[in-house]
Amino acid sequence: MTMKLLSQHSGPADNNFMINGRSPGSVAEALRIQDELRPLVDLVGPGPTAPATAAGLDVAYAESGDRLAAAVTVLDATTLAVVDEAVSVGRPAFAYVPGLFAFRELPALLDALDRLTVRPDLLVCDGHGLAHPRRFGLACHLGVVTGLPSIGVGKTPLVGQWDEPGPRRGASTPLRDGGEVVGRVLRTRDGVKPVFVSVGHRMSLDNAVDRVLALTPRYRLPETTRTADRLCRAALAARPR
DNA sequence: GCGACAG
DNA sequence: ATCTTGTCGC
Repeated sequence: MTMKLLSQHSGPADNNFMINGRSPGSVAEALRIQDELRPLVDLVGPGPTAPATAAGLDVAYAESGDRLAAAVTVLDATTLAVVDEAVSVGRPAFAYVPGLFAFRELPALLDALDRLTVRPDLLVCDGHGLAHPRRFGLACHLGVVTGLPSIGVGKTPLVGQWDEPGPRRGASTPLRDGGEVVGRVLRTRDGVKPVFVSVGHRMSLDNAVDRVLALTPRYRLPETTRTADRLCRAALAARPR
C-alpha cells in the first residue's frame, strides 16, 4: 500500500529542524549550528545490517530556483519495492553555500519525513555525511535531527583525496581528508563513475558501503535515491510555475 | 592572494 | 540543482 502525500510549507518559519526551531539567518549562524550539532553524531553505529526498510531522500528545483520539491520514498530493503512515500513543495530555506548545503533542503525534507506513515530503518541521503569540511554534511544533520541511522551518498566530491577504485562493482578506496578517512569512493556498477559514500549517523563506514551496494542492483545510484528523484521531479511537474 | 566548492 | 545536442551502447 503506497501512500502518496503532498504538502505545502511556507518556508523556514514553520520548520523546527534545529536547536532553536528556525533556519539560520546568516552564514555565521549556520556555522554555529553545525558546531553545536556535530558532537551529537553517533560514529559508533554500527547500524542495521539487515534493515527492513530504507528511505531515499532527494530534492528537485524549479528552473527559476525559487521553488523546490522534497521527496522521501521508503523501500522494502529486500525487494526494493516502494512501500511509502511523501513529498513537500516549498522554497529553498537558505542560499546555496557549499558546506552549508543542508540548511537549504532540510526543512522541506523533514516536512516530507513527517508525512510518512512508515518510520524507515535507514536514511540514504543525496549528499555527504562526514565527508564534509566540518564533518557535518546533510546526512549527519538529517540523522541527528531524526535520530535515524543515515548514510550519505554523493555523486561528486566535496572534500578529500582518493585513488581510483578498481573497475568492477564493489571496488572501493578510502576517501581521506585532513589526515582522516571520511568516506569511501565506491564503484557501484562495473565500469561506471564511482560514488562517494560516507557515514551520516549511527552507522559504520563498512556497513554504509554494504547497504549502498545492496541498494544498487542495476544502476549507479541506489534505488532509494532513484525513486525519490523521480517523485520530487513529478511533484514539480505537476505544479508548474 | 588564488582556486575549489555536496545539490 | 537546471539548461543543453549529440553520441555511444545495450
